[in-house]
Amino acid sequence: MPPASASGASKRPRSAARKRNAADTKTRILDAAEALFIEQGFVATSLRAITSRAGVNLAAAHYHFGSKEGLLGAAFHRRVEPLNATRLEALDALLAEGHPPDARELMRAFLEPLAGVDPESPMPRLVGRLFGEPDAVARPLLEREFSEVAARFFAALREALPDQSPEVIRWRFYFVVGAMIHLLAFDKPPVPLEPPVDPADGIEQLIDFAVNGLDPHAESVRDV
Amino acid sequence: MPPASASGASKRPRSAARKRNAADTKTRILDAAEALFIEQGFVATSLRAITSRAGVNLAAAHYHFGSKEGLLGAAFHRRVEPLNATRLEALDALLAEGHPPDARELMRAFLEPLAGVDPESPMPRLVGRLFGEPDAVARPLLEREFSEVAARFFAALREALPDQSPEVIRWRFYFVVGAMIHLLAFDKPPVPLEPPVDPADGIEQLIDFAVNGLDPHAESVRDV
DNA sequence: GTCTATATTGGGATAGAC
DNA sequence: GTCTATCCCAATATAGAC
Repeated sequence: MPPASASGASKRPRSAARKRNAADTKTRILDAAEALFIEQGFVATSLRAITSRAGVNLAAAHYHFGSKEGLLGAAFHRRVEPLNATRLEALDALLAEGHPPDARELMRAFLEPLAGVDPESPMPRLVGRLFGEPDAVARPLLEREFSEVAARFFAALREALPDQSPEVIRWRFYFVVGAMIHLLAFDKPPVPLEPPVDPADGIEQLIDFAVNGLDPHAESVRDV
Repeated sequence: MPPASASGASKRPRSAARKRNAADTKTRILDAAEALFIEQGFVATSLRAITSRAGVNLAAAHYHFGSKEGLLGAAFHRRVEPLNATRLEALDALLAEGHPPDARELMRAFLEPLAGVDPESPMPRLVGRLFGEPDAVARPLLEREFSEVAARFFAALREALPDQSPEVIRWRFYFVVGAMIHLLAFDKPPVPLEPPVDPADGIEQLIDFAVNGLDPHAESVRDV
């Protein structure tokens, strides 16, 4: 049984120029898997549906990723790594300014990377989706991909809000994450409200809400 | 094919005292389904696992509920109906006072019923779980069970917060729901934080957070 | 590295005896 | 209303030719 989990080391034979329309098989599988995971969730999506959508053979998925879970891990990591990098970059920039960070700036560093440049980017919804999966599937992945970033932002929030108890900050950061997931998980929110009109506006609205919730006495900047 | 969707009209033959240990078959199936849906989610749970846990025959599930989806609908409705009733009762009581409702009281009416009397109640987590299911499964159910209550609370919030635009209220109520779901969905939150210590405290914390987020200029009552 | 073919398991649903 | 037995299908995964 060949590679099955070599993520970075691409080994396609440049020599013979093994053609494939544009993307190679591995990428085509990742793209299809990502789209279907977003639409239907992980458990509800079959490998057959993925490979058929990718226009590749069923066995190719196993060859490249070893298992369905391996494929999920690879698809997820591909999107989350740049997200984490952007978040930490923004956080480090804030901390480098010397003075204690501002809660609004922290929330912006945490949430704004989700808006991204490309409104068509599937990354946010992929992230949101995973939180709904059965714990056995989601928990190890979420732990692996997010725990470090979460811990660093939590620590920075404690500096930014010295008058709040750590417990309260913990709860409220937790709620911010919940609101974020809810925003990301659905194209059209299922309930209990009709979709707020402009989805691109969601992140900005969430930043406001988060800051108000975390630090109720700060002056509101963007309130209408 | 017999009933399959008669929810209320119980038709067990009282005549011959058809014994079953304590609960009748239908209830046993509902209990088992509920527990497994909470633990694993809907798609990941098989009818066989449900009936085996309930100690009843596989065919009994089909006899009583018609299909796996029918069973989910019944299990969900059994818990949501009392929740909705409690919420609307509290809302009506507030509105009956004559003056415009207060945002904190509204959030309390909306969220406090989730705390319930019984800390072991599976209802909150069942509600939280359903939001993570594939849209095809969850959306019709959520729509059916929650749209009316959501609309009524949204209308009341508009009265309570006349200085906020309806769009902002819509977004923020949406975020409150997201934070609520996140709180309900997990026994132990998966990420990105360790579980805040006392889960019974979660609803109270969420009420504070919600009110601050919705109405940043109101005086904070319970802030530590 | 990609394919065909297949092994193997488990799913939802139903027929029909009791 | 409850059971046994079974149908039928789809799933993950693998073996082995090319």
